[in-house]
Amino acid sequence: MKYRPHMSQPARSPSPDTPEPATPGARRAAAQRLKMRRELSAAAMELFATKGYEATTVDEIAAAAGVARRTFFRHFRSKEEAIFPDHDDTLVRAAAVLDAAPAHENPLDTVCRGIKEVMRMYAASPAVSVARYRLTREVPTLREAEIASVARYERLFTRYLLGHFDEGAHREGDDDPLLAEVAASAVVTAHNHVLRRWLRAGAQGDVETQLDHAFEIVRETFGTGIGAGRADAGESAPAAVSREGEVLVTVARTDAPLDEIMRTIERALKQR
Amino acid sequence: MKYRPHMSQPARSPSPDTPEPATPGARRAAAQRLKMRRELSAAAMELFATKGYEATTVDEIAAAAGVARRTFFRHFRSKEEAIFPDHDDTLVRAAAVLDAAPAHENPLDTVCRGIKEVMRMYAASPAVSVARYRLTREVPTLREAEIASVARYERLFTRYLLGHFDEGAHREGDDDPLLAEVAASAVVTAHNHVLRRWLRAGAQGDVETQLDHAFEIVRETFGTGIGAGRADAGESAPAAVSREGEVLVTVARTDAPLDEIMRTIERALKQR
DNA sequence: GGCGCGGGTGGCACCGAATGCCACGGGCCG
DNA sequence: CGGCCCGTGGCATTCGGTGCCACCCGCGCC
Repeated sequence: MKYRPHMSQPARSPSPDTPEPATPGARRAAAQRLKMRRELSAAAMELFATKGYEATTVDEIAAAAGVARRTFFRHFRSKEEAIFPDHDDTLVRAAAVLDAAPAHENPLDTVCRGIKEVMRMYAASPAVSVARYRLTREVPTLREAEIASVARYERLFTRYLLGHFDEGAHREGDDDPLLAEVAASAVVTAHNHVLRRWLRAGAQGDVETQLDHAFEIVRETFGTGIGAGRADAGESAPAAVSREGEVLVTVARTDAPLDEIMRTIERALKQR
Repeated sequence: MKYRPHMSQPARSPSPDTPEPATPGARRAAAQRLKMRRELSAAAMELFATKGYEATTVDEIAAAAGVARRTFFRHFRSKEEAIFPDHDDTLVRAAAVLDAAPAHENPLDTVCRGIKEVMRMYAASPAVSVARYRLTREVPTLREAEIASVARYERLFTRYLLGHFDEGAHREGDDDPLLAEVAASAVVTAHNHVLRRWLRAGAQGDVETQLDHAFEIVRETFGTGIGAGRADAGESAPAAVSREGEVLVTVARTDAPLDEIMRTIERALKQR
């Protein structure tokens, strides 16, 4: 009855749909487009950092980049997106990582490698990431936008885990969907934790190593339906701690494949 | 330089700051306010369900509720908030649950009770929840808004867990912040999973029981003490194995010969 | 060369969400 | 009864976002 938005033109704001343009002349066009995105994003970050997010209008961003307001919205779906220009790209790259994963790999390891792709995107330009982090901490709108982005990764991983969980052995109670979701959220949460800590510290140090350590802890509490960890002898410790006179505690589902249980236990034991 | 939004009046759109108004005459005012919120929210839901979210203007919602457009924004910070009128309230109630938790209670159990408060809010009006669910599935804006709300609960729980994790025993490596975050996200994710499943099924059946079951699974993999007390690894035996329902619990001393531990476990597993 | 064609651009108009401001009106208290 | 508080209505304004049209530039084709 009213206007019925046609959503005609953009929706290609994200990464190029075809990873290989193949068209001879159209490649420069894509490069030009990317360059424009970078310039607009840089101008936006600059303005946001100096005079604040809300106080900065799209007009000013466009003017700073030397283009018209209308052009800005041809490259970004919204004002927020100028701060996260790479999330869409990274999402498809993460999906590609999952897609190209070797069949024998533990699905949990696969999604860990997937989110590491995200971490690499942040680590690729530490200065920008730190500035962006400062912004997202202050402006609620941006915080929610980032949360939404992270949720997209999480859903991707959840779907993947659900499709690669123990193809053969299905329980009747079937808590697999729950476990997939929880595992995906654990991996993503670990990533977020390490990332934020790294950003708060000014983006110094080796994030990837820290991330791997976090994954180690997550893996210790989750395995594919198996949780194995080291815990103190007498007391209730939140799984995965080591100390003298230590004891290995294993919690395993009896219906999980036997050899996988044994492998998990063996790995945990040999780790010291 | 521009307008510098004063953010003067609302920000009390959420629940009443004072749980006890105490003022004799001001109580009816709060009740009136609540009633208005309900009416506006109902009108909004009705319109959203019939003609869609984007196609519905705030003017129409206000008109349907018999008030002016300006009044709508006195009760809701935004158009989206009309769909989630109870989240702010529920957040403070969840915080109250954490606050009033007995000191001896397992923090993980406490946050489980906290999020159960959220579940109860959904369960209180199943029909509305289902309609809202349908909307959030379709409209990206609303989906992101809901994700943001959920993130607020998660942060609340993370902070709580961080403050109540094993006050005494702190490891030097100190992965507690990570574990707190992961645990909180696990609890919230479990809640989301059960909730969505329940809503997809048309809000039939006992959600709370399903939620408890999901908590059970989360507790099994997370622990805060993985049933280490039940089976003891004394000097005589290299490993003690006990099976509880679907789960195998093993406690083994790491200084015992590896193959002997493995043999003990294998024997116990095959004994099925 | 002229010509059409496709894609990026500028500019304009417009809708609608959101906020500030002021004036009205109805309860409540002194 | 006259003040006060507060919710409300209505108006004006800013600004994000979109549709539409005209323009221009590079390319291939007749």
